Amino acid sequence: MDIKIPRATAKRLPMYYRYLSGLHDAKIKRISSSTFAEAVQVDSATIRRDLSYFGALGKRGYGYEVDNLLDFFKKILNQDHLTNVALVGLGNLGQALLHFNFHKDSNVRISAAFDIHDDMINTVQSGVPVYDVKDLQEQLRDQQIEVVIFTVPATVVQDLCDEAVNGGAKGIMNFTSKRLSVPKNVRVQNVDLTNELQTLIYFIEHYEGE
Amino acid sequence: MDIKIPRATAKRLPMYYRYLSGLHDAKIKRISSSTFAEAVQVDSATIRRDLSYFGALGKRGYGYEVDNLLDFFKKILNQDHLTNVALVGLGNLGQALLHFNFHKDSNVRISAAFDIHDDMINTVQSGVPVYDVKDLQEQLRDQQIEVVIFTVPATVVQDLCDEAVNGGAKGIMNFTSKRLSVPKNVRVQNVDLTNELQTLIYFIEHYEGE
DNA sequence: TAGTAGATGATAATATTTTCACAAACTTTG
DNA sequence: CAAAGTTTGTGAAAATATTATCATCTACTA
Repeated sequence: MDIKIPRATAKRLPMYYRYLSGLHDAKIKRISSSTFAEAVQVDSATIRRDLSYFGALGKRGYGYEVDNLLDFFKKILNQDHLTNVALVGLGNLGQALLHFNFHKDSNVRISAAFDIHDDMINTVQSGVPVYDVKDLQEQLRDQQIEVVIFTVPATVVQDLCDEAVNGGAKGIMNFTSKRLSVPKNVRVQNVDLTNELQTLIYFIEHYEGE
Repeated sequence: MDIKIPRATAKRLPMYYRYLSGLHDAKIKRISSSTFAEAVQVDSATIRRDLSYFGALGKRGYGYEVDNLLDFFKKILNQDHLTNVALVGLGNLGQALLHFNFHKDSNVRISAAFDIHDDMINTVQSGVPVYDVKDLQEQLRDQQIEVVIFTVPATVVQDLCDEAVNGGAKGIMNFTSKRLSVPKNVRVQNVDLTNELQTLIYFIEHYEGE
């Protein structure tokens, strides 16, 4: 279970997991890499290679047993237990993420929110308690939350990130355009919507038809 | 200007552009690849390589002229003119994107929104007119909008996508977990928040300290 | 004006990722 | 039960991407 798999593979795992969940719900029992490939739009050889990093999960001449695979992925992706996540910044995007039901198709939920505005602090929004952002470090530590989502202005995100790290954060999801500096043992995932949109537009203009 | 650059490079361009804008605003006139590297957290050799695909933009022994580079990137990234974008689906995430000021650091703006609910249709939300989603194809064609953002339920996104493509869409930003089927000349950018979060958690658990 | 520090651009080396293609292993069918 | 038909797992090749190195050029100093 501690095999070092390529990063590119790791990034595809959640997609595989979700597709398998769908198959499971549809009571489909087996799946071949080629059918799989079509659904998730990844080459079938890539899928087979990805899966093979974890051992021989399929049967030749048959395919993959959906439930087997799913159970396996559940463990790999930590979906066999609940992961609590904190959300910092309840602006528009923060609010939207609060409503966004991560828990619907993953075993992740936002269990604490933080904001700077008095009218928010100590209320409960969408079932999630809102704390003063001043108490970020302390609350993360107390509640043993290791994953933090930042939807705050870019100007303050580095300071808050530092506090989160002091509070024990190991993973940061950063919606600002500022690149964060963190210790080596902390992982940052950047989600920059403006960048994504610009990249899309760039590809439209320069890679027509590929 | 029609040079074929690697995809990996293309994905970094918006980040470079944004950083350069910041330098420009701070009235900084020159920048070296090593300083650049530190700010955007990309190896300096990679930055030099990326930039050199477009020709010799820097001066040896000196660095890069910020304003030069910025002008260059403006053209490359289509930031020298406004790009109008449509937003389909005004749920929580859609509303948040409507408020999200893409235009603040890019020359992109949402100029039309679409929803299925009567109480939304024909209103103006955050300065953007809201149309009936039934008229998606027609409106895209009339308004010559080529980029569409989908924040709708996964169950309906493929149908809407087909209509958008019929309406002339060339780029799709897809916030659902469904992988879209589109003609080869249409580009899809998937932004799957649940996946990103799961990937982050996976890396925390399995790649500690790298 | 000569010497030096500092920086690019280009090339080479390395690393990572994807794809091809096929033997081996399994299922299904008659 | 044997033959036919599938589909995996994987070695090898190809394609992409990153990093290292260095000759060469610029700016600056004295």
